[in-house]
Formats: sequence, structure tokens, C-alpha cells
Amino acid sequence: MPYVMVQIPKTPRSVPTSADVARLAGVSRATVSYVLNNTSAVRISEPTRRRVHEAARELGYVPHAAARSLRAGHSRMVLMPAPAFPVGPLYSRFIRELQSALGRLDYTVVQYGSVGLHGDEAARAWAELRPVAVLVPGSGLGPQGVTVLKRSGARVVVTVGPECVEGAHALQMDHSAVGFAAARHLYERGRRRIGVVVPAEDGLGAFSVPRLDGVRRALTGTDATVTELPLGYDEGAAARLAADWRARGLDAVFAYNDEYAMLLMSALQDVGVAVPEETAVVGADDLMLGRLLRPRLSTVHIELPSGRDLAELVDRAVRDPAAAPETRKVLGASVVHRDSS
Amino acid sequence: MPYVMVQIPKTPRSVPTSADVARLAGVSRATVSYVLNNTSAVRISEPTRRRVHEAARELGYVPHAAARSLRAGHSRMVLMPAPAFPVGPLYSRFIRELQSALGRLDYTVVQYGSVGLHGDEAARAWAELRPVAVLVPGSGLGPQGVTVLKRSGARVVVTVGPECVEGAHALQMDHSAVGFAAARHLYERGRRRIGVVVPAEDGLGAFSVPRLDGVRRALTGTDATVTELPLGYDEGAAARLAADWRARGLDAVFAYNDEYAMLLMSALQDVGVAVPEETAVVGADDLMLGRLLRPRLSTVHIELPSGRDLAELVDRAVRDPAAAPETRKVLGASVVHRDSS
DNA sequence: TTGAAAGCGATACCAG
DNA sequence: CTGGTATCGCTTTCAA
Repeated sequence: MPYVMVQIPKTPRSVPTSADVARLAGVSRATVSYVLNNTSAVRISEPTRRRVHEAARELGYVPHAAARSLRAGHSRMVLMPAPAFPVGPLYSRFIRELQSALGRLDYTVVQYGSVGLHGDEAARAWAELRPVAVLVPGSGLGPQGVTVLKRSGARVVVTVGPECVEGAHALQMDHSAVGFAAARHLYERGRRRIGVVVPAEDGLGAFSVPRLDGVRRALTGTDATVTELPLGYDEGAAARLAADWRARGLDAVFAYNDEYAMLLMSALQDVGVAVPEETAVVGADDLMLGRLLRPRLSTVHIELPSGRDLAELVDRAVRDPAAAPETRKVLGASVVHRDSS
Repeated sequence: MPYVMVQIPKTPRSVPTSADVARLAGVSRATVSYVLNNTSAVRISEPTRRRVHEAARELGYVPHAAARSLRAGHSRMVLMPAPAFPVGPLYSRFIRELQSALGRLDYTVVQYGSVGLHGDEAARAWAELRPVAVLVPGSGLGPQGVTVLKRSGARVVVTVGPECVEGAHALQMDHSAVGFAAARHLYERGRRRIGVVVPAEDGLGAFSVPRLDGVRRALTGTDATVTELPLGYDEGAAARLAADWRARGLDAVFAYNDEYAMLLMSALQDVGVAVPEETAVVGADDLMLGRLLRPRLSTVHIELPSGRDLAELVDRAVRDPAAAPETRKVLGASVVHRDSS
């Protein structure tokens, strides 16, 4: 008795494609596509749908995103470079919010690990993935980079950082506002010889330089002086800085952020410098831990844009790429006065 | 006089393809591919190479990754889900190291923002990108998920977390070792009624539960007791916990990590509980800031695997996917005894 | 040394 | 309702 041998691969050699599903279900590839995408333009009979779903499940079929977006000519991938610096709780929360908001709008958010890539080289690497939108925190993307991205199909480029770049939307987070607020606060409380901590760590320059500039801006035209204080994030460095503190004659310091502030404040106390009497200390970021030290740390509370807002901006821009790039200033900086200043 | 109109698009309507480059350079698409990929199998004349490069530059040509990997049948993308929890400095450094090490091995590392996706659903979403390797921190990936990923072409799946999953390599980071070390330390110092802080925050259960288990494991068969202490990360919650502290009669607490430890220690001091005399406090993660509080915070120093090691494991496994999945225990936990215990 | 053409996987049009 | 088939951009034989 003759019979037809139907191959049922027990251990599938290669990854199943829609053609395999079609074969197993006894239909054409087109039908598979219709069924799995719930295409409303065509009506497929219920038994067929069932067979297709069944076959897909059995084979463990997963559609091939590359093939799909190649065919479609576009994707819904939003790309951001993965941060190259130690991320704080603020930024990390911002990213999570953004991801979840974009996810709800049906975008796929991907952080691209571009270590060692710089400027336009990085932009090209991102462009290879043909993302529909690119969000770039920090500086480092020039107009060239924006052009590369747009030329390769990105409908939206948003910079999230200090600068505006031609052709890109900008969430302008002007960190100089942080330094500005801190300096104003210190000046108003009678301080005149003001130190500004500048972290020695790499990758923080994008934040520390503007913060320093903000301090300078706040104090130009006054009788106050500004002194840069390079500081590495370790106890030894802090102790060395504190050792000859009195020789510097500073009566206040804006310490870049709360962590550096705590480090320095602690070192100052160790050498007997009274905080705030002799030297006022102000941090930034309003970390929980700043409230626990004694004296409680004064700080600059930073208001980042909500991830939802950015997600909406992206979505709007994707739908209407012709619209003029928006530039929005989005960094609230307000001093939280506690006991260290 | 008839002439041929050569279109030089001033504002390119669509994104340039290798065909456009070929046209502009006056060669075939094949030649473009050879030149741009430096294919050594064929020798292309220098003038031609120059013309191709010129044309590519002029058009701002960027190859299409999807098309390429579709044709090639594989990619060098390493995918990891983006963390859904607030990342600390340890983890963030680990990721950066890993990215840069894999980058040097010519992989493209991508963090996939899978918020709201769970278990196998997430695995399917990842599989659509056809990554050559998937690194999954934390738990949440079942054997099903591993199967889906492998079936869709992933040559390597590595879990980085508490569990081993069938078919996947595992960097087993057994956080119970952290609790274990802390508990041993406290026991040896004569403490018997030991509290364990369990963060109320979402997403931390993957760490807090094993840490608690480790404490339990260290103390079974002894005369010590273990008390769970749920705690939200804010001053109010800490104050409430501290308020009726003496009623609990605990003489020690392992506070999940340094941040919760500092929060709680501060609250205890506020209500007059002497640390370490009345209650010893131990944190974990060995943050810089723990050394700044007084008393200086005892902590469990955690040794994460180096990103380079993991990168090498991935690379080795990609080259030889047939090899048996390795399971490596990689979490050093050692107590750093300071003044709070 | 270069060009023509097949084909990777999925989709959407047009016939049947 | 369902099945061929052209197509997306790129690589890679095979011929010329």
C-alpha cells in the first residue's frame, strides 16, 4: 500500500519561515501572512486560520523583523545610544519611563551600545539599523550626523542635551541652569568666594562644564569669585582637596552633584572645616541620601521632562516629519535649602 | 543638440541604496559591494574603488543592516533586555564593560526596551530581531523562552541571574551569598535577633528574595531568629519602621543594600537607637557613600564578573554553539567590616 | 576585472 | 476566499 511520506521535522535544522508554516498548514505563504497579521482587507475562513495558527505554534514560528521591515520600507524602531557614563537614578528613571511610554505607542525602543564610536561614525552605525527615530542624549551629534540619519530614513532626530542641532528636534536640557541656581542661592546667602567641583571622571564633562558655566554666569558682574576644583570620586582625592582647604579661603562650594557633595563635605568635616559656618556646600540631584547626612545637604532639585512627554513628541514628529523641529527647554532647577548652606 | 539628462538629486527623495551608488559610479551593484566590503576574493582596480567610494560619500550612502543580515543569514547582534529596575553603579559599570568588550569583538550590543513584556512573550519579541546571542539578566526567562530563541537562530543564550535554565549558559549570580555573608558576620559578632530589610519597590524582588534566603540559610540550626522588614525607599517609611524598633527587640539588621541601610540607620539614630551598640547594621554593594556616614557602614562587597569575561564566553559560545552550556558561579560576596556592626 | 542574476523572508497586489 | 509573484537592499556565485 503506497503512502505519502510527510516530513515532520522533529529537530528543525534551520529556523522556520512563513513558507514552512504554509507548507505545514497546506496553504500559500500569502495566506499565512494574512492570517498572522490579521489583515482586515481579506477574509480568511475560520478553519484555515486555525490551521495556520496551529502550524505556526507547532513550528515555533517567529517572524523575521529584518525581512518585514525590508519589505515594508520602514520600521517602528526608536534608537538611542546607550549611555557611556555612570547613570544616576534620575536618568535611569527617565529612560524607563520613555521606554514604557513609547512601548505603549507601539514603538520598539533599542539602546545601541556605541562604545568607542564617535560623532558621525556613531551616527552611521545607528543609521544602518534604519530606525524611524533617534534620540540622542548629551552632545556629540553634529549637523553632519543629523543629515546622515535623516538621509537614511530617520523621520525624527531628537537631541536631549545642552545643544540645539540644525534639523533636529531638541529637548534642551541646559545644565547651566543647575549651576546658576546654586550660585544664586549661595550669593544670596552672603557667600562670595565660591568653589565649583569638576569631576575628574570621563564622560561627565557634558554635564560638569555647563554647570560650571552656569555658576560663572550667575556671578558675572558681582564681587564674587569662582574657583574650579577638579575632584576624582574617591576618598583620597577628597581628603587631599580638603587638606589645604583653608588656604584657598573659599566660603562656599557647589559640588557638581550630591554624591560629590557628600564626599567633599565629609572630607571637610574630617579636617575640621565647619559646614555651613565656614564653608557652605550645595549639591545637585536631590538624592534621598543627601537628607541623611548631618548637616542635611542643600541641593539643586532637577526636574527632567517626563518620558511620556518625550514619547508624545516623538510620535507626533513621526506622523508629521514635515513639521518644523521643536526646541523645548526642559530642565527645571530649583534649590532645596537644607542645612549645609 | 541632444544630451543625456543626468539626475543629480539635490534633495534625495528616498534613501540611497547601493544601486544608486553603482549608477553614480558607473559600475554594477556587485562592484559596489566588493569595494565597500573590501572583499579580498576579488581585486578591483584602484580607479574604480575611488569612484565607488566617491559616489558613496557624495550620496551619503549607509548600508542597510536588515538587508545585509537577511542575505547573510545571520547577524552579529547581541541582545539584552534593558533593565526594568533602577540600576546601581555596579550594574551600570558591568553593562558598559560588557558593551565595550563585545564591541571590540565586533559585535553590536543592543538593549531592547521590553517594558510590559513578560516571559515568553518577551522572548518572542527578542527573537524577531534574530540576534546571534541573547543575554538575559535576572530571572523571567523559562526553558520555553530559551527554546524560542534557539529555534529562531540565537546561537547563544546566557542567563545572568539566580537560576540556571535548561539549554542556556548561566552566569549564576547567587544573591543568597550576599545575605549569607552578612548573616554569618552578624552571627559571629554575637547578634541573634536579626532583621532583614525587604524593599517594597517593584522589580527588586529578584534580588531581595535570594538575599533574604541567604540569611535564613546561614542561620538555620542556630539559635538566631530572622525577621522580615518590608521597607519603602523614603524617609517616612524608615521613620515608621524605626518608631517601634525597640518593641521588635532586634539586635541587628541586614538592610538589603547600602542605600536602604543608610536610610534605616539614619532613622534609627533619629529615634535614639545606638548603632552598633544596640543594633548592628549591615548593607551591601560597598558604595562610596557608606564610608561617609558615621558610624561608617559595614557592608557586603559584591564582586560581579568582569564584562570582558562574559564577552569572551559569548564569543566562544558563538563560535562553537555545539559545546555544552557552561554554568559558572560568579558572585563574590565578602563582608567589609566597618563601624556599624 | 566586472556584470548579470539568484535568493534571503515577508508582504501586497492582482488573478483566479 | 486563496495562490502566484514582484519587490524591498544586499551579497555572492557564475560567466563573460
